[in-house]
Amino acid sequence: MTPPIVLIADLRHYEGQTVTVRGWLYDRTDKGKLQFLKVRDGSGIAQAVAFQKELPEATFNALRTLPQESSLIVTGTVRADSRAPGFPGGYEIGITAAEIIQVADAYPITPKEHGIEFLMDHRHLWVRSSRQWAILRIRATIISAIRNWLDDHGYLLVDTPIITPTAGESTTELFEVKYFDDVAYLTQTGQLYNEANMMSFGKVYCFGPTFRSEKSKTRRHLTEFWMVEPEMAFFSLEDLMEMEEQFVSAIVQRVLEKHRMELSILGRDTAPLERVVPPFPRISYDEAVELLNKLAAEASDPAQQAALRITWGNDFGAPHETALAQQFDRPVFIYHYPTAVKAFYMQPVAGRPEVCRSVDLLAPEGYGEITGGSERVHDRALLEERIAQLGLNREHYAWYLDLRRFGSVPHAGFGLGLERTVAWICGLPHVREAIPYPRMLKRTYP
RNA sequence: UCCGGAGUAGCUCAAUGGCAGAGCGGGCGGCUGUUAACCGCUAGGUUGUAGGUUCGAGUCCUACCUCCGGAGCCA
Repeated sequence: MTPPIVLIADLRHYEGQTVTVRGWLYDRTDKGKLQFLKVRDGSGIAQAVAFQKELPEATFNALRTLPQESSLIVTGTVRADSRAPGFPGGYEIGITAAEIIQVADAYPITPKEHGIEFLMDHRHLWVRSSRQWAILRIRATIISAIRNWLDDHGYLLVDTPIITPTAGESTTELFEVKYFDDVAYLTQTGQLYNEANMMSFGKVYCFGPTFRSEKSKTRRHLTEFWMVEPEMAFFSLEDLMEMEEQFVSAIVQRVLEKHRMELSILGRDTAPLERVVPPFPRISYDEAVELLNKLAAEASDPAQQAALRITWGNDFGAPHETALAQQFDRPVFIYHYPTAVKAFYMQPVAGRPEVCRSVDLLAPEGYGEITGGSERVHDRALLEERIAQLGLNREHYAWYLDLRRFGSVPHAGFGLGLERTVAWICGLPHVREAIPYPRMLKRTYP
């Protein structure tokens, strides 16, 4: 009888049985007449043990010289052994037969340490490493948690275009593309289209790649990143914060349910993630400025004092966000930012137009802004005034202004940066590991 | 764009202005319970590029290139 082909993740269900596993050689320890092979198959990593006297000489010798990442099919008996390494581990395969598919060339990524440039140049191979494997599995779960939560709560996925005629927000950070005899731009947000779609479906979201040609070189920036943007009719800023905290908590809790193993591979302390449940603290921009200046006054280091001190009206920098987030044990909302530092479509606060109905959500542990959103201006005259004030080309926004002519309603929405969320939940030092093939200022390869 | 740092073997790094080295990886050999195994042998170099100083430069000087970290900007 042909043994069943099984996944390493399911090995524990086959104790005592003979099974076949198909995959790649992750690592090998040669002990002479005994060899330990770590085999990975996409679902996990398991140890397979080869004894010289239990195998044909040709098979044993072939395994003995097999390089890392060679592809192979092994058949053997599953046994429980607490010494067996791997993910999930605890079970190993006593090899009775093996077939080598391809003998790999010398594999560049060894079990020792490597520099980031080397790893990024070999990203197409690096994705096989257990740490990257864990991150990308969690990323996939975060994506499905985002979609499932929105789908289950009455939001309709409505795709927005990637090639756009004009800027969504600012003009400096657009990637220009040749569009026949004209120019067009890669999208930096689906929001304006979301506002049109929201008028048809009530609650909508778009979820796709966005592009920013910012010359940013920090651990929080990519030039191509994924963003989910919900937009809701008849939503106030308070409705928005309530929705966001439910949404973000659900994503984090879903990862905790499904990925204890991956989080442990990453060495992620899960205690801060366990605390991500509603309600999240809410502080106004005014309060945040006051808090930062108080922290600056209390700081002993002069450099720290300078980094934290802030004048009302300025936007927060990375050190400000980190310091603010450190004051709380879960994500914190900062609302009512100065109108001048935010986009033209954000609704001014009634009776206090110098601040607007905007809200950012700062992740804990120094991961910074993971969402940014607002109530939108729904009055046509005010929107026209804002467009004129900022010197934007009114013609480009004709269709957007139409939305204020035909049944305009108060509404709100936000964008959540996928890679920053993945980096935060996984505890990564840099967003470049949070996406399979990062696009950055200095990298488009591979 | 600005500030700082680094470019030496396939990788990670040493080397006082005086013979360019180690560990890992590769190759050969040994080892029946390894967890980044261990032991022996072995091959492997235009020291980022171009100039300069010097009897002599990986090391000092100038320019450039590349990457990394941070800032600004942002999700």
